[in-house]
Amino acid sequence: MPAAFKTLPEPPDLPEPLPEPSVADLRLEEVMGALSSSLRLTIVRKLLLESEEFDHSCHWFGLDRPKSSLTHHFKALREAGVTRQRQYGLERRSQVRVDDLNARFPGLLDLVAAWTPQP
Amino acid sequence: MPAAFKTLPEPPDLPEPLPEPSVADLRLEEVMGALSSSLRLTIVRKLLLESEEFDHSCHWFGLDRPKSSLTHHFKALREAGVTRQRQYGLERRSQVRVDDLNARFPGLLDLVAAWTPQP
DNA sequence: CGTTCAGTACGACTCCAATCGTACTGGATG
DNA sequence: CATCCAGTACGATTGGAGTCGTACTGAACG
Repeated sequence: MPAAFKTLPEPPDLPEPLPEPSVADLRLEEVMGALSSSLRLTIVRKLLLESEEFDHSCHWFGLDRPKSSLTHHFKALREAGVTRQRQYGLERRSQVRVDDLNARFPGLLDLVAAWTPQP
Repeated sequence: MPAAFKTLPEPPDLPEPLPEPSVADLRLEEVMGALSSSLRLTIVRKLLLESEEFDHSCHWFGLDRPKSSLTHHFKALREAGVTRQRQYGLERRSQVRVDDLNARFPGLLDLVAAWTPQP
């Protein structure tokens, strides 16, 4: 049974999510591909383990990369169905699609949470 | 708890495995990357579910690709640590490193076994 | 309404993976 | 030893992903 990662309460009046694959369209190849980089594993793991808000703008992650690179990776995660993104004014915030991923790929997120980056 | 995939009895006098990463060196990024293609998911899934021998030469899989392409993919799986390969005379046979993967990434192989290719 | 700022769009560049044809290797077999 | 055959090695090609600079957009805010 996959661990139930803490999902913080949804604020009301959420902006609509950006385009994303439906649960039925999630494909293991795509998800695996999105998680085959240490940068993206870092992003997803941090969301799983350190979220103190419902969702997080990419600034929160403290990643030392140019903005255009971050756009690229957050988009890759969303298009694979790993994360959901919502636009709040200027900010675009991400959360992990915990329920959807646990439903389709039980145990996958546990692997990400247990992952540790290479020193 | 990961499912215990049936591991057939090891014949005696096995040829030495080809070079492969040790259990401690298995990296989730690499394994995910190796499993981010439907062809390679097909290979690993078939080994998990349909093995009627200890290990299998690439001919057994019935993949309709040129030989040099198959070499490429079997090597990718071995170098990521997903499979182990042994040379039997002319044949090079593959098996999934079930125990190693279950130890380091419990549940991962269940995802592969549950995967079904896109029609 | 002008400024600020998060993030995008676009494009250039680089690099690697995938694909596959052809030639080769080296055990197996007679 | 000659042949056969599984699979490799090598190299060419292609496409896609990663990286990032620069210009742009559009909401927020005074």
